[in-house]
Amino acid sequence: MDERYDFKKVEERWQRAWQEQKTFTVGEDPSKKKYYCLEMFPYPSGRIHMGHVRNYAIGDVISRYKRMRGFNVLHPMGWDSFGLPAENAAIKHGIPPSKWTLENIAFMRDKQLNRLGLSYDWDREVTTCLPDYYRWNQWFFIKMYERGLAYKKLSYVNWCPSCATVLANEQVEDGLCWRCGSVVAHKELEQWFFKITAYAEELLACCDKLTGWPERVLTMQRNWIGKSVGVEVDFLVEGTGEKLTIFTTRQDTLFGVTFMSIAPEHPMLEALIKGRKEAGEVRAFVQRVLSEDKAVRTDEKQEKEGVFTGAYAVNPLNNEKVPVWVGNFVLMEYGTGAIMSVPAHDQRDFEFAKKYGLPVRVVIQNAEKGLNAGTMTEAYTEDGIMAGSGKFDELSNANAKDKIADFVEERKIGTRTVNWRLRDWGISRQRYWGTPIPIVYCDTCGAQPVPEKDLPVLLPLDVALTGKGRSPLAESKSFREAVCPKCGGAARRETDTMDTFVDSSWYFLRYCSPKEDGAPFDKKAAGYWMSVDQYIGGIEHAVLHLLYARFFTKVVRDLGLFDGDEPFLNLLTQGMVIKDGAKMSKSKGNVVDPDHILSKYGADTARLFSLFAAPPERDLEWSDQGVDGAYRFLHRVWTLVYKHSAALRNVQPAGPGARGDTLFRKTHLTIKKVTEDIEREFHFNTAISALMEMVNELYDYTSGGVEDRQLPVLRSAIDALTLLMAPFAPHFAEELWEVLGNTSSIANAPWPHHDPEAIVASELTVVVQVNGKVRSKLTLPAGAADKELEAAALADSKVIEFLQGKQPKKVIVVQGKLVNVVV
RNA sequence: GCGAGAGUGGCGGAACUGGCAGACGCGCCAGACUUAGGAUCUGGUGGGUGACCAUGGGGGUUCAAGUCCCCCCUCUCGCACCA
Repeated sequence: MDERYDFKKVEERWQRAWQEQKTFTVGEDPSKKKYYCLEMFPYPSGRIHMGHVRNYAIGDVISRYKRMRGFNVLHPMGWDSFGLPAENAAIKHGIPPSKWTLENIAFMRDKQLNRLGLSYDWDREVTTCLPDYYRWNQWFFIKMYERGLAYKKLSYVNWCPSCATVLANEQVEDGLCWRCGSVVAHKELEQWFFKITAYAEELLACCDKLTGWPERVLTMQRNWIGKSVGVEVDFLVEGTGEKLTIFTTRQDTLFGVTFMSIAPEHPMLEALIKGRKEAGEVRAFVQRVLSEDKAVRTDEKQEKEGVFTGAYAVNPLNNEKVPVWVGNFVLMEYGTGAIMSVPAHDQRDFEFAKKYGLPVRVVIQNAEKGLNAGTMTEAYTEDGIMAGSGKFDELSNANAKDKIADFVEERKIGTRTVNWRLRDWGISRQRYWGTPIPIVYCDTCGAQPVPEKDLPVLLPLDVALTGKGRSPLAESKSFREAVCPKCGGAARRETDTMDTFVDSSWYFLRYCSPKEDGAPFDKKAAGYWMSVDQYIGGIEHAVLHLLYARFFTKVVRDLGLFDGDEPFLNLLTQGMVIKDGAKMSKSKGNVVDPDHILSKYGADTARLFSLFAAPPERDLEWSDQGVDGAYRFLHRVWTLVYKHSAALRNVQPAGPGARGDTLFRKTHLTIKKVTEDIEREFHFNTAISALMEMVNELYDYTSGGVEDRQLPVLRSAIDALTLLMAPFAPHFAEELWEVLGNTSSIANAPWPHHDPEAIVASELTVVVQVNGKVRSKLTLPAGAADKELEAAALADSKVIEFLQGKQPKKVIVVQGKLVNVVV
């Protein structure tokens, strides 16, 4: 035993002990309630950063707390280990991606994460770049292919020139690549897609059931899915007789259509302008718009431009002829690529009409404003009464929406339709370090899925990476050449790999039975552990990973492998770790290295500080001095416990007989407070401050020396303190727990319960106010009645002074707390 | 523009259903022990050196407002030509 707090010795000792004794290894135990606590697994970049430390510290406190509360806790960790950085390292330094990745994993696990004292069941480690994992990506792909949920199509896709690969819509932020920030180009390619849109309705509807998710994440998901309900209406093109179909959510304004606009890519465009004098001008316009970058074109500040095609179409509601324009703001990928334009009731159409001198017609009136098309300065987009709309006049426009939709359907000029902003998930990547897509192409039989028995399609490890040319796999002859599973003839393999977000879309299921080799996971094990009770990670995945994982879970359910609908019941999005008010970054030079903190202060201090400085959902301002404070606190506790450990060793903790003792009361108040702070919103910062208060009180209590009769109360206080600290500073608590004479790990010790009767105060401190201002304080015996409070307050000398002989108008008594005398 | 969240000491942050604003920590000041301390312990610490003013600003409700209501300002994040 060492009386000096040597964190290095303590932490190494307990890390070894947990490992040797397999303290955190778990299995399915139907007799216990399970708790699945999961932190988003990291990409093995080579080093952890403070954001990881914070994320894992939060998850570890929750896991350790739940374990002490008697739950069977699944707390796994793994590696999201396919991805571009490994390939870039290979190109730059000539290290094979697999070597680079596996070495990083070993380093991060053994030298970094293990030093943090995290209570993971390492027997369940999942590494997505290994064949025993990614073969199941391929298996899911084939299952989805069989069900029409994986398909290939030619389309415009997002192309990052710097990463030399296609990106999913979710991976483009403000027109820039989410990973490297390059401007994303538009490219027409044949690509594999997962049909996430087949689940759009359910993904949206289930948002309402995710009550344990932050509202803003749900809002972001709802926005991303973007459901809009409206109608498609056919306008007949004059002359050709072809139908130009538009989508609108504002069918109540159909009578106000004064022109139409179609996307520059619209397939009907050529037919519209053929042989017209406008054709040349239109083609020039289209060419100019299409040559623009997608980011530029969809920028909000982009000037709305258009050109008249020379063609007219007929509004089927009023048989009016309206000109058809091409607009640079009309998107081919949304709706039908053609819109009706109602300048009076749509701001964008209004501005466009003003610019090109097109007419404005009011069809929704506001009684007070008295709208006049000639004098309007902006579109009227609010509700009102229908006007100029034939038999729909005088209806409220909300009402007319339904009526017009009915009318359109009856006349067979259109149908009710739902449009989604959500697009199918493009998963092809022209990169090497990912899961090969299990498809071969045969000249006779076409695209053929690789039979299940031939899985996995192994990623060859001897591919030269140059960073130039085509996808690296396309350069590998041995990989490329294959045999058609159907006819046995020569065929070539698909050389694209899957988006790495596929890997992270089901890893939480794999943790349930990571060694299962006949299926992606064991159904029974998943039935026991799933869903994840608490998921913790950064907000940056609010749409990406979290949406894909929800989609995959629903697919897995429909494959009959899992009985739930949603993967994550509760989601905690932790804030960033910042320094000097900014996110830590190399360029700003404000990065704090976890290794340095661990060497100087130890894991328990690092954990304690990061949990104490801010509540988990908020940003955490890193403070070196704050770390000192956490370190000091541990020293204070250590010194205190050691000072009394010999005297306390054979003392039994106090029981109900000690009710009334101030320290006993503080002990139980602290148990209550810490427990509630963890249970309610995981507010560890206030839980730790309660522990600090208790330690301060312990110092007071023991400052004059401790008599023998005080030992039981002191013992119960120190026992409780150690237990309450265990989730936050686990090594530290283990060591003190042993010093106090315990022989089994504190990790499995039961969490203390507070004694409700022990926290009842023997005296009340009553605040006395005169006219709402605090003027005095009274100490009265507990349980004093309202009448007694009032009498005592009125008899108080300060109150009498303030009353100056006047009679109180009213006296308000808040039971056991406060008296307010109103004059 | 729309949506969400937030504005409290020198700083990070407390204050659960309206009831002592500033818990706890950092920093700072003073003292003790010390040859010495950037170690440790003890005390103090919103402003103004009286009864007053203070939770972004302005109104309101109430005996009582950081907390509830109305108006406004600022910041952060997300979405944003979606028809």
